[in-house]
Amino acid sequence: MSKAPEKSTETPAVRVDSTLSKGLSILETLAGSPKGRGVTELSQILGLSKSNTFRLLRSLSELGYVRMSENKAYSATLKVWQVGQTLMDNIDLPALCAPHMLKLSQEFGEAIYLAVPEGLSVIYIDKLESTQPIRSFTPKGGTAPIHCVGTGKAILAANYEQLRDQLKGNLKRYTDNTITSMQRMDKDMASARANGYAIDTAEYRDGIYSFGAAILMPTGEAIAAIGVSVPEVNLKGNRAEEISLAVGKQAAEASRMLAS
Amino acid sequence: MSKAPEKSTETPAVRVDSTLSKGLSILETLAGSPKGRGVTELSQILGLSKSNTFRLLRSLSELGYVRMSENKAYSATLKVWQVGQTLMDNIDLPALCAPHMLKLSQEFGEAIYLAVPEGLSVIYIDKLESTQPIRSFTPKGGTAPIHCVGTGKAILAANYEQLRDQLKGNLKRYTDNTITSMQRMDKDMASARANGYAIDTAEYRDGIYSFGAAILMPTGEAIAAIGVSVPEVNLKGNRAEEISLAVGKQAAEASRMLAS
DNA sequence: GTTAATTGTGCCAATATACAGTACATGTGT
DNA sequence: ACACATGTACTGTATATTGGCACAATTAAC
Repeated sequence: MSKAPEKSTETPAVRVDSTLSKGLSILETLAGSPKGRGVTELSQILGLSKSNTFRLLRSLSELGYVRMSENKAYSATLKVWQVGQTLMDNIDLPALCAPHMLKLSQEFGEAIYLAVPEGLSVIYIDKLESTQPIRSFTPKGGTAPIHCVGTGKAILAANYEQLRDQLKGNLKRYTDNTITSMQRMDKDMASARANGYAIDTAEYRDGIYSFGAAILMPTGEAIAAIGVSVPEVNLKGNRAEEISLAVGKQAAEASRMLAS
Repeated sequence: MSKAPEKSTETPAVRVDSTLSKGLSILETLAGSPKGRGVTELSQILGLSKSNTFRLLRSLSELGYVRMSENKAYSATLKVWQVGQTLMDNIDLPALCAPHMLKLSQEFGEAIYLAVPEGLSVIYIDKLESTQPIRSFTPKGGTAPIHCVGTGKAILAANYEQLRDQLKGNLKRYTDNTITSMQRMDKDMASARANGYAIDTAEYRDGIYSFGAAILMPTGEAIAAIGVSVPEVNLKGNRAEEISLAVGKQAAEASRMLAS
């Protein structure tokens, strides 16, 4: 029983440093164990020898990833979380989305935005100018209310559970089309979620439509949105639908990039 | 300053599995590198041989922690983040805080609460009953507005930047003492932050004072708060101050436990 | 356009490293 | 009091990891 009973049938099986692999497994397991786990317990779960497990745990402790509580139970420290956090903080959203935004820009020639949520607003962190003579003018760094622009609504739809409560009573009207009732908003968000994109029918600025789709974490949480802003006069035929679908597709691809 | 090239003179130096250590270093470095890094670059940064670095990167890729972009640059995937996230989700706050809550309970005999933020409210996820004949009655699972109870105010103070905007116009009055102006709230929060605890002077329920202090992540963000709820009649002499300091101390200790 | 310098990647032999097994000490439950 | 299970320490051996070198493919220099 020196080797695995069933030898893997096909894979040329890239050699994976076993210590690293085992150590990470331990970390993963521990991350999912609120009460911590003992050496023996862990060794059984992972199918490792007790001494091996112990050694790995000691190394991880030394490196600060694992701690031993009074009760001799090992549990993961917040260091993994911190690393994950700096990873999140260092995600270069503009770089990640640039190719997808560019594609949209080339396809439609309209202004393309990249927005992140901030409370009940969105902040535009990147923008490609419209090539059309008629321009909309929200500058990079500008903000907009989350409930009435394409990017905002896309984010709102994805994180609706979390945001709905705060939204109540804050549906400020900007144009005749602004959605100001929670009932209508609920329906709008439901369809946005179903479609994978959100539409602002001149709900923020008169005559300006916008289409947005969210960049989603693996958990489903939206961390940003891509949007296309279009003067109403430029929307002939089924242009609106074309743009909506294209935005949805590009955002989905960007999300896939994120998750890898 | 990671490890001295010359053999370390004093430390008995617990043997640390080097592969694991190196692999985690790579992960940490990559997490802080938005654009990704090349093999050679990484090997220089970490002082490893190129082949070693390459092998580790390949292993990490195989394990799903690292990806190689088209441009031959390796970057970390969101897997670390996911692990960190499940870690966060699995933190057993009641267990973590139990000893500290118990200490407070024994010391003062009043009702002790453990609360987590939820939008502009707090939810009480754990509670130790008062031993006094006079009881306050918020049950476990109950909620309270964040701006007028001890636990809530403690959390609010810590996360003020993030929450202040949403708070505007939502400072609902519950008692004569409820703080309803943002100016007063700003000052109150500033002093709460300075003190390390927050005081509710019967701002939610008439005759009920409460004292709260936040459980903080290493980043300074509050994820919960411990609180003591006390009928005004039980506050003689400098009892209020005693309780405040004790709550602050216990919460700080719980935060230290969190961070390890 | 040719050279020169870097890059990522594959290979291999040497040895340092991580491994299993065993032993012991402490603690837990019966 | 016992037996049992747990965390920890030790040690010799074999295996897995390592550094050095070589190669291919880009990229930079000229």
